[in-house]
Amino acid sequence: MMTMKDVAEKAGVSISTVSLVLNNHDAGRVKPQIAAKVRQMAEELGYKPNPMARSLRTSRTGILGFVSEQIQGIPYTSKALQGAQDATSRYGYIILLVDTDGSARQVEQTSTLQRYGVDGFLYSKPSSQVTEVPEELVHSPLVLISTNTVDNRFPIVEPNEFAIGYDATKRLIDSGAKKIAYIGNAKPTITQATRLEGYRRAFKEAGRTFDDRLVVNVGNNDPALEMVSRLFDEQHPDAFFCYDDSRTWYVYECAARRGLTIGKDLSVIGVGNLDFIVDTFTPKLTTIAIPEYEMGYWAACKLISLIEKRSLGPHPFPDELSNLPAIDAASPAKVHCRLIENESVISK
Amino acid sequence: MMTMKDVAEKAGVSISTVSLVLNNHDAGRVKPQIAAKVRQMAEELGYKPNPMARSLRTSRTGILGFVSEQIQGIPYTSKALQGAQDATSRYGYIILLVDTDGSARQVEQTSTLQRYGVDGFLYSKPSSQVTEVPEELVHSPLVLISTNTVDNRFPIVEPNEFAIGYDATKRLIDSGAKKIAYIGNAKPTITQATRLEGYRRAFKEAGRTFDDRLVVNVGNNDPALEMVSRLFDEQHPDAFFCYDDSRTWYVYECAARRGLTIGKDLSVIGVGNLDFIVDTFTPKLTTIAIPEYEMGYWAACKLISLIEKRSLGPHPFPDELSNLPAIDAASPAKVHCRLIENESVISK
DNA sequence: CTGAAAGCGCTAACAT
DNA sequence: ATGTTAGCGCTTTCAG
Repeated sequence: MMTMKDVAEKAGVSISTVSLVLNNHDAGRVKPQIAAKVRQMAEELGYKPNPMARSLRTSRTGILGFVSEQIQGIPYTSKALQGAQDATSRYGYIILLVDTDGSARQVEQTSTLQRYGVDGFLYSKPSSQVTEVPEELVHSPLVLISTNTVDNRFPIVEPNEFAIGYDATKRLIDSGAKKIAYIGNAKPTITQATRLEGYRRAFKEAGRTFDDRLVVNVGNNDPALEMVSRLFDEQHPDAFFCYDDSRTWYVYECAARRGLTIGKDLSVIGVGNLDFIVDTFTPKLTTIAIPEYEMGYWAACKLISLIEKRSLGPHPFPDELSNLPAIDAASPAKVHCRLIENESVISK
Repeated sequence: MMTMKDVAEKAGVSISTVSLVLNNHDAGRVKPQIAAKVRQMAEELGYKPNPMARSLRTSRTGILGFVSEQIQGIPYTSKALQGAQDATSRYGYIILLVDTDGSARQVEQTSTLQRYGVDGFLYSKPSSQVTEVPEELVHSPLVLISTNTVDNRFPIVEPNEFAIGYDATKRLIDSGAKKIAYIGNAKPTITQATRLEGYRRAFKEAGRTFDDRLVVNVGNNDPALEMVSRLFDEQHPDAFFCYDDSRTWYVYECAARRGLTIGKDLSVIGVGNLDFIVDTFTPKLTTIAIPEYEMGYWAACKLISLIEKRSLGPHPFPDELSNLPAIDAASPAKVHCRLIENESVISK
């Protein structure tokens, strides 16, 4: 590994000059020719700064801590992590990972991150429950991913559940469906309530009346399949909006048993990834995936803008994400996630 | 953050003494009482070493680089990452993440990791293809996860596909199934071949003759559902072993259309996570998940043992994993992954 | 047995 | 405009 010393010797200047130049602090301080030479030498030698040494002086590391609390075994956060990773590497940061089970070890692990001098935290918890932000995190810049918190102290990137419900329903309406059922979650989560709101709004805007016989909320221990079966037989819906992969599955199963073909006899839009997991789906099912990747990406951008105390500009996203809003704007409905700014109050 | 200086002052000794003691180099060098006092003070002050500063001297960081190449959007590695993370934090290491698309940026990102002074790499690529190990990685301790490589220079932790095929088939045989079909992959991957071997071996050991009419290999673009349908109607199998979630789905669909109930009329064991995704499965489906978590955990243990040049002992696993083999032993069939030692040849 | 001192690679205030 | 210098927190050799 080349050091500044090597560059300095090769360029025939002192280490401090090199430092000045390579950190772009040379404006009006170092003679342009010298600066150019230094830069060239650095390039030639393939010099890369040693982040450890740098952080020892500056206490800025270019490291972001990604803390995720996983529900046992469910790799919920993985796509958000990937998004965060992409954004992060784009801006020259890197991610230190802590995956915790929320136990006492979390504190320990988080403080480990702190010792490594992370510049800020991303905190992700796959829960629709309202939770508290771990105390250890609130002393650094922090952006939450998809976590409902009791206080509104930190920016949050979260799914736009209303938009999901609205969008799915509207698409079914636009496709010509007459009787659109909603297979929801019996547990009264915020997600459930908000999606249903979106569903109702789409109905309302289309001039249709809401019919609660078309809404079946099933739990995880209910005889769910039977409940959906009954809906089929009593209401004969021609379209379904499903809360998640499980619910989509029930509809699928019921349809198959009745010789009905999805995409022909029935339209189904489910939240989840079932069509992805079962990648050669015949017939066609439409799913709306929670935009985890985008949330991770966005959250990381927000965190970096917080750390560097500057706006990242209107287009911090790679091409595929270009339909995402600018980092500081409200999210349009067509993207199913949004940023809640919450002024970040860092208690030191 | 407390520093050694603080501890030294508080204990009334010099910094070097503190260093000696806290690194356990005090045997016969520091008076036991003094050592005790130092330790106590460190404890009281909550002193934690600064890894950055330490690595500046020792060039050991306690950081492991996790490099994963993702197929676009498939968060395949996430569980392996979680396993690695668990093992890693157990031994006081921490994971720096690089998630790459295999492009030119990979080199850049990997060298970023190198600058952060990672002690070693975990490399994971979700592919049954034979690939080369990225050149940038071979200069550090390296353990591969689930990656078939052209050369055998590095230790690999990989799924034991034979055991999966054998185990699934044997379980179906033991459950009393008469006609066990295999829905495989038309693409002739190593995975496919090895699983089929396991299937055949189980047949052989049970004294049954292999009947290739019961094997249907479907591709991703085939009229897969039709092919499985035909198998149903021509052979009337009473059990299925399925290559992955897609194939399991086909069986499920065909069964539903015929009014057959899995778990009653049919036994199905599929490789994958379908029963997990559709978490309230009715009726019961059995899946064998690729032990990604375990592979990650194991690989990290192996890597650490490589870095520290010591055996981690026979029980490096948490309780839930205690049925996994010792880090240096061959894997028994009951765990569906194995370690291939491959002497690690680090070219400096 | 303990402390002083050098130095890892880098930054930045201070001299020149 | 450039160089000198003093550390950041830690390890380790070498004197005492």
